[in-house]
Amino acid sequence: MWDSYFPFCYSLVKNCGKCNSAKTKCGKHRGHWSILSSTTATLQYSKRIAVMSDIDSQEENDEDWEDTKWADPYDKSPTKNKMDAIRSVLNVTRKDKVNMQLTQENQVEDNPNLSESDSKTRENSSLMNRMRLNDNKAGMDGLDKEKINQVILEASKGSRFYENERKKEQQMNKRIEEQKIKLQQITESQLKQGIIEADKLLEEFENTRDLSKTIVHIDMDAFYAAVEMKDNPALKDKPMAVGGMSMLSTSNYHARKYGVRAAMPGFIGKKLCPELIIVPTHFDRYTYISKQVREVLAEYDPNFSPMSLDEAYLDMTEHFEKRFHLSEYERTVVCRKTDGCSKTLCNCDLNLKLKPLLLQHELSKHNSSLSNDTADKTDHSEKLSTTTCLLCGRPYPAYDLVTFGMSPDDSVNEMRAKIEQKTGLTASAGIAPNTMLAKVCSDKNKPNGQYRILPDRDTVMEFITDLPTRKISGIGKVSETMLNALGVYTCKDLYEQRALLYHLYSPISFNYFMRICLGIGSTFVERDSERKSISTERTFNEISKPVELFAKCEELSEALSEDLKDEELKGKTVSIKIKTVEFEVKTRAHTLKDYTSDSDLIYAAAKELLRVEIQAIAPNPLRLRLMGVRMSSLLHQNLCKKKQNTITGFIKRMGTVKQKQQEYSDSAMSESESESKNAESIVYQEQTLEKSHVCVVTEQNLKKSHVYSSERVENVDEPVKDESSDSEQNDERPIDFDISMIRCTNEKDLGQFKRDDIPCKKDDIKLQETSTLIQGIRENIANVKEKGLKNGVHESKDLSNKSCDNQECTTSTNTALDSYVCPVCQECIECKDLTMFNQHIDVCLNKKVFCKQNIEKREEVPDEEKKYINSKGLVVDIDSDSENDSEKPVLVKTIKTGSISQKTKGKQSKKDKTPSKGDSSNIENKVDQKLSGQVSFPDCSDRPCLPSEDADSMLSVKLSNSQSTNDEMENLNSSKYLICPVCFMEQKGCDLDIFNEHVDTCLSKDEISKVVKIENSAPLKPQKSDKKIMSKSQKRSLDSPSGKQGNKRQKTKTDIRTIESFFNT
DNA sequence: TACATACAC
DNA sequence: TATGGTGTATGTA
Ligand SMILES: Nc1ccn([C@H]2C[C@H](O)[C@@H](COP(=O)(O)OP(=O)(O)OP(=O)(O)O)O2)c(=O)n1
Ligand SMILES: [Mg+2]
Ligand SMILES: [Mg+2]
Repeated sequence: MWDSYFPFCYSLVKNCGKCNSAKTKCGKHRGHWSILSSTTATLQYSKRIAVMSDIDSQEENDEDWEDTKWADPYDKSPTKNKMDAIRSVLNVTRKDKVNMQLTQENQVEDNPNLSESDSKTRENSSLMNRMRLNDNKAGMDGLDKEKINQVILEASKGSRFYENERKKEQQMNKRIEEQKIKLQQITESQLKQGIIEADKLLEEFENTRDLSKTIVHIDMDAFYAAVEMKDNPALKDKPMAVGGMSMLSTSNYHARKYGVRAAMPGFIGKKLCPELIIVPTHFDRYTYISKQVREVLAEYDPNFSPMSLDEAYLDMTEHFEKRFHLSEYERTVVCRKTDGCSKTLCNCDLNLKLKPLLLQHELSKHNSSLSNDTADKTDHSEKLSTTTCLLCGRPYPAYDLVTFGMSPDDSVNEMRAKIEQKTGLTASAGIAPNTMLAKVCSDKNKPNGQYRILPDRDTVMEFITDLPTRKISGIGKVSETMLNALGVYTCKDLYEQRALLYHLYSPISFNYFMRICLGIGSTFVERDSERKSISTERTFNEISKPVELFAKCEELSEALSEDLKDEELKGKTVSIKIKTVEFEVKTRAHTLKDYTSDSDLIYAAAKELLRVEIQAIAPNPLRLRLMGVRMSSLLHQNLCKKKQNTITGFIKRMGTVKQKQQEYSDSAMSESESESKNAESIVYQEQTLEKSHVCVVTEQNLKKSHVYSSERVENVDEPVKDESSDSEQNDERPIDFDISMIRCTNEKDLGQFKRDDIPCKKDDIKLQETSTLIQGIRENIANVKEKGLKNGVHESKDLSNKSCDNQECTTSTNTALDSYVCPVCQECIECKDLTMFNQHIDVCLNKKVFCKQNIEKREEVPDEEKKYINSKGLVVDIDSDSENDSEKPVLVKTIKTGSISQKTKGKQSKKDKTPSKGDSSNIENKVDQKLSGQVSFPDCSDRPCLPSEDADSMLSVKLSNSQSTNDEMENLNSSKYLICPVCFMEQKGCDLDIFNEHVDTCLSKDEISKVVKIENSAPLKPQKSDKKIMSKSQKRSLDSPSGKQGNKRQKTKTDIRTIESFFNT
């Protein structure tokens, strides 16, 4: 039959192409690239199709096929028979496309002079593929690519960089050739088997498809560039980029029209666009703005997962459920009528400063009218100015009140509006049932747009079908090219060529592709796992003298050592990276006997590695343009310590945890900066609980009380960058603030918060006449009055705080009042004297006590509501907070943290640049929403979990979520208890000694059992409810090609080491 | 464990 | 004149 199609074809290969093993698929070499002779490529591809046809015609005899054939996911009609399904694979157009491509590539190979070109050679410039403009970026459609590539070519031709790129291009071409050979060697029966295996896997994926989550990916538009434009509005209408003449970090959308983009050298950008303005980076600014953005994100998903300074994933499923209960007030955003900063008007965050006042204003009017006290009413209005900012003293700008609806689109629009109001920058978002799709969506309507894929299988499939594979995160230029060589351009093609992919790629990659073509991705947003390596590298003008090379090496080793110490890490494997002036990169590694962070030891290892390299090419000099030093096989010392201590660490962590809850749930706390967290968390150790809140407040207040000045913009909320020494200038200064300051003991102290010195205008609140906001506010007030602080209101953060404040203060406003800004809730409070103001502060502080209310109380609520309450029960992963864990005394740690801004330039600079992993705002609460707020395990749906590891790393504390319970916490002190982080049993009373003893006992048990398990090499255990059945060893299902299995395995390893060292030390 | 490669931002 | 820095994952040996 085969011969009847292609009588001239080679006989089918029956053995493994790699090792010639008799097996058609030797296992070891599955997924290996092998060489395909170009002259047979076209033929071979036709053969593959013939093979498919062969299957087609053989179907009657193929029982296996009959049994395992899974309905074509791209088949709209479920009753369509399998023959049609197979025919759909034989896409004629695609076949032609492939043949064409292979033909062209043959020509390329046949003609060495064309070796740097590919199939598009004759239409495009002769610039090699890997150097062509990468227009897979928003804002780069409709460009004259040909012209741009010509410019790139002319700017690059002949350079060392260019020559090295050519070398790499050739290597890639070789890989493609190898792939073709492998393709040729695939036999008829292998293909059949491939389809069967693929369909099995696809069916499993399909069965576990989860459309129940709403995942949002949010990404700032032209982030660095946008920050620079905000800081210097003169750049706004000009093409600009951030970086230098050597390299650009990003460009604004204006510049993208010229082809100027991230990762392009500045001098090429200039050639593409002579008017291009290139501004240097200000990482401290990006970090600062990033934190502001994250504060908004946390309102929607406190457990969001930042991927870099400018983007994050959120699971908004829960928010959408809660949103139904939100009042109009809570769904309203105060939006400036004009964008940009003003010299004369208030630039504060109106939603933080003004919006609560609007409500309070309404509330006080309501109070007054109820009491028929018109005098009071007038008086009150005077104090509650909604025209002048109490913080900066400037008039508020004109604003609109925009109320958002209930739908996911509305919510995300609201979130983006809040970001824009808070930062002055726009973001784009994707809304989809999983992270993979959400990521694609966020790019679709960029900039300043959003796109949603409804959680419906057909919608998902329709979206994915014609989507170019390159759009999927994880498929880059090389993968795209390799897939193109197989005729795979779109996600649908991944399905159609699944039999080939099965044979040509590793199980991991194949699995990844199959998930993509089904539109399936991860439905979990996970916190970052522990870092696995840390490094520092630098590009410099050529160095070739050994002395200088060693000096550079020592410098880098010292810097790395500093970084390791800063993060309380030690490591065992030292690697160096060198890049020659020819751009050739090498890495060399050496594993030490012991973990270290010692600069001398690191240098000794690095130096030796370098020495060998120098010697290897002697007598020629080793001419380098870059050197780097890396440490891996890390030991996380803080984790280790955590196990050694018990109660102090525990209490401390609870403090940290609680603080984070506050930070993310209390909008009034939202301006705190993550650098401060370390200091905060440590202070808890030796403070009473109340005092630890004072500490939080203090730091918070410090941020607020800073008045930064700028020549370019005026905004009291934000630090201003220091042009001269960006990296040394740190935003976070207020570390050494005196805690006692928060307690206002006299008028002088109070001056910081007291705001009656600011002239308050008469009541002329600027609510839009037609706005329904007033009604919303009134409804809320009614709720407060009638139902106490219960239904409908209790989910409101701002409102509930407000309600509390009012109870404390505004109900006794008959006498002359002064306005103060509460350092805890950040609200403007009217009090007749300091005692009252202090009372208010006390109440606010008490709201944040970390002991939770009795759980029984909650379980009385009806099921419907219980679900909601359960979802609010917060499970905190102490492990994730471990970076704050330290044995050091408070003072030491505080000073250490506080000295960050004085650290070496290199160090600070790196910290700024480190996007996500080193960012302390990543160290957030781990909330598992699936487990009714009890014990949380990490997302193991895709990954096996060691039971012992769970118990080890998931010391969890059950706490109330302050977001949901601020107002329920009024009487907290009456019934509090502690929950053992090990056994999770309630321990009545708050006697820390008793509790300490209990935890000690539990910890001992835990450690012993862990050791036993490790020694037994406990098998990996899949997560209970969400386990996925996968064929072969393909237990991966996250969005990256990898899933996280490797990650997990690593983590287990790390933990074992940690435990070992626990016993060693 | 060592090294190279791909990828993201 | 001039093509970055940090980190992760994977495949292979
Ligand atoms: N190769 C790169 C890519 C990005 N970045 C930095 C600068 C970007 O501003 C920031 C965010 O990256 P994005 O990919 O999100 O790009 P932008 O935000 O600049 O543009 P947009 O998201 O609008 O496409 O990361 C970088 O330094 N180097
Ligand atoms: Mg972006
Ligand atoms: Mg981004």
